[in-house]
Amino acid sequence: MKNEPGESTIQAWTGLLRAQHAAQSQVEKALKDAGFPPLSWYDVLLELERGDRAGQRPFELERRLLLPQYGLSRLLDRIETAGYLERRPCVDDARGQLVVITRAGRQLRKKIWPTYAAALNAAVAERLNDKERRTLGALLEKLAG
Amino acid sequence: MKNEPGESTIQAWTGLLRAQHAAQSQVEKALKDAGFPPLSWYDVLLELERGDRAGQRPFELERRLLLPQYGLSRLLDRIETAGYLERRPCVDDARGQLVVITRAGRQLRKKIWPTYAAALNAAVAERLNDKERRTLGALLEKLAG
DNA sequence: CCATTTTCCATGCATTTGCATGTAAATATA
DNA sequence: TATATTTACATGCAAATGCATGGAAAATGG
Repeated sequence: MKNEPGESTIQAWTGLLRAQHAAQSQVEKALKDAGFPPLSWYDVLLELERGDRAGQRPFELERRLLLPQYGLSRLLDRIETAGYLERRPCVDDARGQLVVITRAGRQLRKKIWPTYAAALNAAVAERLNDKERRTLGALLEKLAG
Repeated sequence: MKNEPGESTIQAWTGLLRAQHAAQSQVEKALKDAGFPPLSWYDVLLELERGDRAGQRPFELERRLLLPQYGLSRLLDRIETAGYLERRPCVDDARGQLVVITRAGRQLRKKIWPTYAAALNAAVAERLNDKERRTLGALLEKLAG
């Protein structure tokens, strides 16, 4: 059971950490500089707009957004306090709740998007061509699997 | 200046976030389950072993490890308190200090490696073949650049 | 030299995260 | 149907992080 990781493994691993750090911090900085909340808020709001039905359950969001249960609970607290979502009692399941985006929430998400989009282009699209991006996306998806 | 990010950009971006999250949390979990400190401790210790015997300056570590200044300062506090490094006054520059790994620090790093290595293999090498890993590494490096 | 600016590192304070646990409702089991 | 288990979510408390600032030494430049 020795099996030292090879050079290519190390290279992929360090590249992953470095690239993620570079890209994410660029995007977060762009948002902050524009006076917007962190990316996680955007993710939540977008996800809430997607489900588009009566709202979504926290445990669903938890899985989609890859957040720990307590992390999501408090993230929702903050976004709710800021007025961008509402928590409503859940009819079918009295333990649970339905999280619904508010009008202000939709507006905020919409307002953030141009900044986010520009940052994404700067961080990704300007560094890799389309073919490279597709290759990268496919490989990363295998990793994330 | 519209320029919506294309599908491939989004794919690469979300893949990056998801893959990094998956890989890193696997590795961190492996370390924690084995009773070891977080990955950042390993990074610091390894970096300290790399440099010449005299030790390294915090501002150098800061750049290599991609940590904010205050983050590193406190990380060093914790590792020092645990006995794995020492901070010595710096002769050439009285503002600064030399961070030196201790004997216990070297031992710890060595002890961690097998766990880290195995986790790395599980997270990366078992999911991508060598060619894929190299391609991925190269693309990520362009992103991180 | 002296004054100003920059570099190096630490730290108080607020926010966020992690961990463990609590509560209540649903579900499974006997 | 009474009891045990699991699921959904919240929260107290400790640790880590982010932000702003502080102090002290070096570098800059009159």
